[in-house]
Amino acid sequence: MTRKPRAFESVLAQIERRIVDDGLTAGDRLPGERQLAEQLQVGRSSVREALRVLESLGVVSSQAGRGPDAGAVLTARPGSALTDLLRLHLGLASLELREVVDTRLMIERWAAARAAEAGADTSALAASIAAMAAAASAEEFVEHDTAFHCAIAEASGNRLIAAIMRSLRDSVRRHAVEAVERLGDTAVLQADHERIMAAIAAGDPDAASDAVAAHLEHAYPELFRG
Amino acid sequence: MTRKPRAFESVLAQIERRIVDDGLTAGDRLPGERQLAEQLQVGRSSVREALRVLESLGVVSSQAGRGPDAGAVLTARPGSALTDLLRLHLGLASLELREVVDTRLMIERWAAARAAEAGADTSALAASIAAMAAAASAEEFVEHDTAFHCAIAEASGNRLIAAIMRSLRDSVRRHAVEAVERLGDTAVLQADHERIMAAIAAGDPDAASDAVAAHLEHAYPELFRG
DNA sequence: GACCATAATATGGTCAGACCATACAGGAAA
DNA sequence: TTTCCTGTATGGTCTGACCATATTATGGTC
Repeated sequence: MTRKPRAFESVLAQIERRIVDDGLTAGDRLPGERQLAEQLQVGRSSVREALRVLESLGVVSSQAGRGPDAGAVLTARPGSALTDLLRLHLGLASLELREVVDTRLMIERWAAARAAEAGADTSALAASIAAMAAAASAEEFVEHDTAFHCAIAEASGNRLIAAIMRSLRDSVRRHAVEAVERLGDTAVLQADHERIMAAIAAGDPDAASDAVAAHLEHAYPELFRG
Repeated sequence: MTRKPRAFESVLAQIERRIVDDGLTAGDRLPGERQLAEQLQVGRSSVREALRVLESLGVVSSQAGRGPDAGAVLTARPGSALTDLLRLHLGLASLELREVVDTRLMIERWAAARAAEAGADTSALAASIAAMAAAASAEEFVEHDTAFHCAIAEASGNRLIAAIMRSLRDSVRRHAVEAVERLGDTAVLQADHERIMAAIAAGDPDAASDAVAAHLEHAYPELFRG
C-alpha cells in the first residue's frame, strides 16, 4: 500500500512532464498559478508548494508583475540548490567536513589534470593569485581563493563538475575562513597556487593533480594527520 | 536595493538557524505548522512552503497524525534531492548526458581505487553480477547494475560521494535502460564487471580504475567515439 | 502627433478560515 | 486484559480575500 500522493506532488510530476514532452528550456514561461491550478484541478496553494520546490531546485524563478518576464520562468541554476543542500546537511551533521573536503580533492585533481591536458588559459588563475596576495582579510583571501579553484573546475569544460565545485566551496566558506585565520601565514598556500598554475600551464596533468593534493593537505592539516 | 525577502524565506532562515544553534539532527522534531506560524508571525501557508523546500532538499519529512513520529521530523536524505536536481536539469537540457557520464566516470574511478586500496569486501559485488546474469529484462539488468556500481561508491566510505553516485545513476536510469537495449548483448559489460571486481579483490587501485574507464566506454560508445 | 500622468489589469505574495484525512491516546465496553 | 470507539492533534487541501508590484492601456496636455 503506497501512500496517496499529495496534490503538490502531482503538480510537480505534471510540470516535469511538460518540460520533457514539450522540450521546454531555460527562459520558457509556465502558466500562471491560478491558471495551472484550474488546469490541474487543484488549489492554488498546492501549485505554489510545487513551484517553491522547483524554485529550490533551481528550475524556476518567480517574478511578480506583468509582461513577458513575469510569472514562473524556467531557469537553469543547479548551483544554488546544490549549495543549499550541502550547507544544510553539513549543519545537520549528516555529512562531515572530511567527506566534503575529500570530494573536493577528487574533483579538483580531476579538473586540474583536464585543464593541463587541454592547455587551458591560465590568465584568470594568475589574476586570482594576485588578488589573494593583495587581500587584506581572511574573508577576502578566501573569496579569491574560491575564484581560483572554481576557475580550474570551469576550465574542465564540465558544467556539472564546475557547479559541484562551486557549491562545495560555498557550503564550507565559513570553515575555509576559519582555516585561513588559524593558519595565519598564507605564503605556503600561495606557493601551492603557483605550483598548480605552473603545472597547468606546462601541460603536465600528473604534476597538476599532485600539486592540488599537496595544497589541500596544507589547507586542512587537521584532516590529514593520519 | 535588494528585493524584500519573502515570508517563506524568512521561515527557512529561522529553521536553519535553529538547526545550527540548537544542534538539531536527524530524528529531532520541529514544532507543528500552526505553532511555527504563530511563533514566526507568518501565515500557515508560508510555513508550509518553507517545509516543502526543506523536504525537497531532504532535510525534513512530514507525517500526519499524532504521536512521536508525527509532524515535521528532521531527516538526512541528501540523495533524493540530488536525484531530482539532476533529473530535472537533464530534462531542461541545462546539463548534457555527456557531462553526467563524465562525472560518473570521475567518481567511479576514484571510488574503485579507494575500494581496492582498502581491500573492500567484494561479496556484494559478486551477488550483483550474479543477479545481472539472471536478469530477464533490460530494466532488471540496469537495476542490479546500479546496485553494483553504487556498492563500489559506498565502499569508498564517503557518504557524499556515494550519494552523488546513486543520484547520477538514478537520474540517468532511463538512458541506461535504452543503452542496454541498444547494446543487446550484455556479455561485454559483464566481463567488465568481473574485471573491476577482480582488480578490487586483488587490491590493485590502478587496474580497478582502468577497468572502470573501459567499462564506461563500452556502456556509452556514442560518447567516446572521439 | 508626442509625451507624460493616471487608471486598469495581470501576476505573484500572504493570510485567515474552514474542512478533510490520518493516526495516535485514552477511556468505555466486553 | 483486550477490544473498540471516540477525542484530538497533526498534516493536506481548498476557497476567497486582499496586498504588492510591474506592465499596459488610457486619456489628457502640449
